[in-house]
Order: sequence, then structure tokens, then C-alpha cells
Amino acid sequence: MRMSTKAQYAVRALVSLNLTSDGDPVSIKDISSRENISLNYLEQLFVKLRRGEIVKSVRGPGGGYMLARPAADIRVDEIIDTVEETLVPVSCMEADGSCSCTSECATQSVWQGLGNQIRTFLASMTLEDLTNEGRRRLDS
Amino acid sequence: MRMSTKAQYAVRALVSLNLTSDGDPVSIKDISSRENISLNYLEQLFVKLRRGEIVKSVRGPGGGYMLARPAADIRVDEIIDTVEETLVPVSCMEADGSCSCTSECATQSVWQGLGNQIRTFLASMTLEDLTNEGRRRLDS
DNA sequence: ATCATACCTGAGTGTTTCTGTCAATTATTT
DNA sequence: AAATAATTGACAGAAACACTCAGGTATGAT
Ligand code: FES
Ligand code: FES
Repeated sequence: MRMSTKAQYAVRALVSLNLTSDGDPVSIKDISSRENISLNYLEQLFVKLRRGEIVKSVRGPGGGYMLARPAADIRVDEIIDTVEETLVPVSCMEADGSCSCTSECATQSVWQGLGNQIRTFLASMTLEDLTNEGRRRLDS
Repeated sequence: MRMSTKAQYAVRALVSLNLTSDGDPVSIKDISSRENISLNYLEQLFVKLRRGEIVKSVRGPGGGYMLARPAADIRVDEIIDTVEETLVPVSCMEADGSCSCTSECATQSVWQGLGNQIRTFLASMTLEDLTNEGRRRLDS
């Protein structure tokens, strides 16, 4: 039951972006070196984040990425969805989910409930919350 | 963010065991055929469940497995721990967890909180709850 | 005793997913 | 034109996953 590094990196990178941004775009290279994440790997993530309209890109010198929306409007569960990490803990609950299990399966209620918990929790946090948390830590 | 089949199978198998048991041990073969789970794979899981004192074994003809404790005393999170599936969503929060991240990392609070949610939810359900749920489904 | 049953154990294996790397291209500003 | 930086797709090593196989051991019934 691990969150993939994709999800971890995406959240970290966006917090970092929002912390260091002063209105200008931030280059992916800066984020990469500050957060110690592979440059090329980060690029893959930002392509998805752009398609998911979490960030927008500015090309050319002085370019980079910036948030596509106010940080308060970006929920953590959205970020994770966007980099393609499922939050449903078992496959039989998904669209194509075929299960060897019979209809009287009692364990479904466990995973169903667990999935809801996870979703609800991550939807209750926004990028702004995390950025404030980061600022608070920097001060101390 | 997927629960491994180890965890899924373990929970299903234990519910099945408890549903069909009438005090006598239940053979792993029965569970295997009823739940469509590989026999040899199930054996591996039950070895761990026995070591974790979730079940006890009865050898020889007519033998099998039975619960080591009342179903009401067996929490779902215990079962998952026992088959060695971590419930901590990121590695940097574990004992040997080394992280490239700096000390002002704001995302820790996300994963910390998420881990607590998952743990709390799964600790709130017992094998008895699930067995009752299964019985209810069988009746309808 | 011996046979069938069923637990017990460890080694091995094919597949998939994860985590990145590399190379080449396109777009923009100076 | 030149430098910057995003964009894309192919590829690859490593690890985890989901089993399978080949035995061995303990017990009860005949
Ligand atoms: S329906 Fe998928 S485990 Fe029962
Ligand atoms: S401490 Fe591990 S991601 Fe920041």
C-alpha cells in the first residue's frame, strides 16, 4: 500500500513551485535541483499536470511553469489523479474490474470504505494549505 | 495506491473460513476452491497468519485451519500487517526511510495524516463485522 | 504398520510495474 | 541566429508481484 513516487514527487514539486514563485514562471530545472528529483522524470509529470490543467507552461528563455489556478483551488487528490495514480485500493471496484469473487463478497465493503476515506482525506487538503505549512516550517 | 492481492486474499480467505466453519477445522483446499485462489499461494499466506497467531492449524486427515482467537478480536489491520503489507503510504516515514527531502518538507503532513486515516479505518473493522456482512448477503 | 490427508517449507520463475534515462524536436525570447 | 526551455517518445535496469513446483512432515483412520 504505497503511494508511487509519481504522486509524491508531483505534490512536492507543486509545493516547491508555489513556494518559490513570485508571479514569474519557475523552470523545471530549478525545481529539479531544489527537490533532488530527476529532471527528465519531472518533465513527464509536468506534461500530465499541464494536460490536467493544474499548471500552465511558458516556453522560451525565462519560461517555465506556473499554476493554472489559484493554489486554494487545487486539491491534493486532483494532483494524484492527474499523474495517474489510482486511489481505489482494489481492481475489482474499477470500470474494467473483473473479480473471481462471488456476489456475496463481504470484503468489498472494506475496500469501498477505505477508498472513500482516502479520497475524502486527500480532497480536504489544498495546495495552499501545504504551501502555508511549508512557509511556516521555513520560518522556524 | 493498490492493496496487494496478499492482503485482499488474506481477508477474503479468513471471512470464508469463518463463514463456513462450524467448530471443525477448515482445509485450505476448500477455501482455495471456494474462493478461486491458488492453493499454493494461499498456503504461503496461512503460514504467515499462523505465525501471527491469527489462525491455528490442525494437521492430519480432517485437519485444516481455525481461528486462533474470537473473530471479534481480529481486526482487519492486523490481518494486513501479518501478511506483510505496509500501511504507511511513503517510505520516508519508516524506520530505514531515507529521503532526499529537506527538513522543511511540507508534504510529510499529508502522508502522515493519510497513513493515520488508513490505519484507523482498518482498525475499526473486525473479522466478525465482515462475517456478519457476508451472512447478510447470503440471506438476501 | 501403512496409507491418505493436509499442513509445511523454500526455491525458482515469468510478468508487470516502477523509476528513471536518453535522444531528438519544437517553440520562444533576446 | 543563438540560447533557452518546454515537449515527446522510445528504451532499460531493477524491483516487486503473483504465483508454481517439488518436495517434506505430522496426524488420524484402516
Ligand atoms: S468482489 Fe473483488 S474481492 Fe470480492
Ligand atoms: S521527507 Fe520524504 S518526501 Fe519530504
